[in-house]
Amino acid sequence: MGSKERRDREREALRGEILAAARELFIREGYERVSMRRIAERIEYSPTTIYLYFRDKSEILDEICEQTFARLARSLELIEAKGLDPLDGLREGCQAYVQFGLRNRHQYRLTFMVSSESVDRGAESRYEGSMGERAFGFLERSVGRCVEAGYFREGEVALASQVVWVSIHGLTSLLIALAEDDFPWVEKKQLIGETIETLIRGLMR
Amino acid sequence: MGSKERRDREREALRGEILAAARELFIREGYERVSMRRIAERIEYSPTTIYLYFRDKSEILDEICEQTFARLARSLELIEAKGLDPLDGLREGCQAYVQFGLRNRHQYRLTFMVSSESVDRGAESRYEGSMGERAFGFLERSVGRCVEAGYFREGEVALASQVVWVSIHGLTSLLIALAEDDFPWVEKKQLIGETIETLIRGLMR
DNA sequence: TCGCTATGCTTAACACTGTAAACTTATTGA
DNA sequence: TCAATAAGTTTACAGTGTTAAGCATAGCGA
Repeated sequence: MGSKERRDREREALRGEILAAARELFIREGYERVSMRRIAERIEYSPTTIYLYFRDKSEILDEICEQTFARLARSLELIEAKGLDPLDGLREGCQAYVQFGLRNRHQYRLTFMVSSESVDRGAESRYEGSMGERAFGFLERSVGRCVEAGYFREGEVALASQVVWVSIHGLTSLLIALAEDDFPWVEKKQLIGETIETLIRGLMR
Repeated sequence: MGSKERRDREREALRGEILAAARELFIREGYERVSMRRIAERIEYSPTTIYLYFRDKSEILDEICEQTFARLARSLELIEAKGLDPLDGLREGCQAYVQFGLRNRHQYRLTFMVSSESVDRGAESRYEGSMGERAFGFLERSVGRCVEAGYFREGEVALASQVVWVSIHGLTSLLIALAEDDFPWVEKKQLIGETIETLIRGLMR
């Protein structure tokens, strides 16, 4: 009878609880500062129980990051669906990207700001099929449309897209890493706007 | 008599040994993966001896980073001294910055790629008087000359400089964080060149 | 030359960390 | 009812950064 199904449901529920507890703690205090024991305490299970649901600590993080970046991908695709002028679409996408990063700083940092060596996990690329790929896909299509519409100079779309990404990422990550009293930033909104506009001007034909 | 001086010299020598050992290990394996005990083993002293010379582990790192960035600052100032055309000076400076980051990835990462919250050390800004400030100074002067020479549109030099910095930093840090098999990068040299040129075109009048 | 004191270093210990293995308890299907 | 399986806990290991206490010795004044 349905007892197997019930147990599967319960398993899934506990897994979800672990994820929720971990997410909340990671966001509030940052990955490195949260121990398995504290996550366990939160859900009122013993620390090692978590290992029945996740291979290790970083697997919890991976899953949280994927969920989070799925939200980014969706919101970018929503912008795409608006069918804006290609240039405005790109602008709005860049803005959304930066805002997303600033609002999810811990997860952003852990995905793009830690050396790949320091977390050398499974050899498999991890990029293919990831939410990061979906998000970058938006950028490539967006830049592609700008070329087709005659705004941007012709050439490799992949190259131009990567130029945009690295720059926007730099903006996002530095705003995350260097607090206002660690560096004499100009006004944040102005910096974001100007970076995006400079980039667009630089790609124009 | 000179015994005090000799002891001071010896103290300084051991301090230097600690720094040298730590630097080598940090560069080879990364900060987090190197323990105080391993540094101690390397210089053949007990782990706690290190605490007689440095407040904690991160103070060792800070000092190494400052030394490293002093080299960057010097090489940028060397470019400046060549008295190139402002545009070429900026180009060369940006290239030097990226190459420096790629060659000193661990130190670059630890200075600009870890959240300021995750290492919340002494409230004092740490930026003023740092080598980072000296390096950014080069950029501001360089951009300033481009404006004066009529290449760049007028406006806040600080703003334009920060646009350049965040972009170049993004390029550097992503190349550090995402290995070639984590992301389908275009050819590295091309990406670096194109990012710099896009930036310059975007700032032109 | 003696004893003292300050210096430099080490040993032992604390409070953590992520994780593996062994053990216990509850639930299930036959 | 009995064996098998699953779920969760206890215990333990090997490591971390760091502090406190202890010890040897070099240099000093007397």
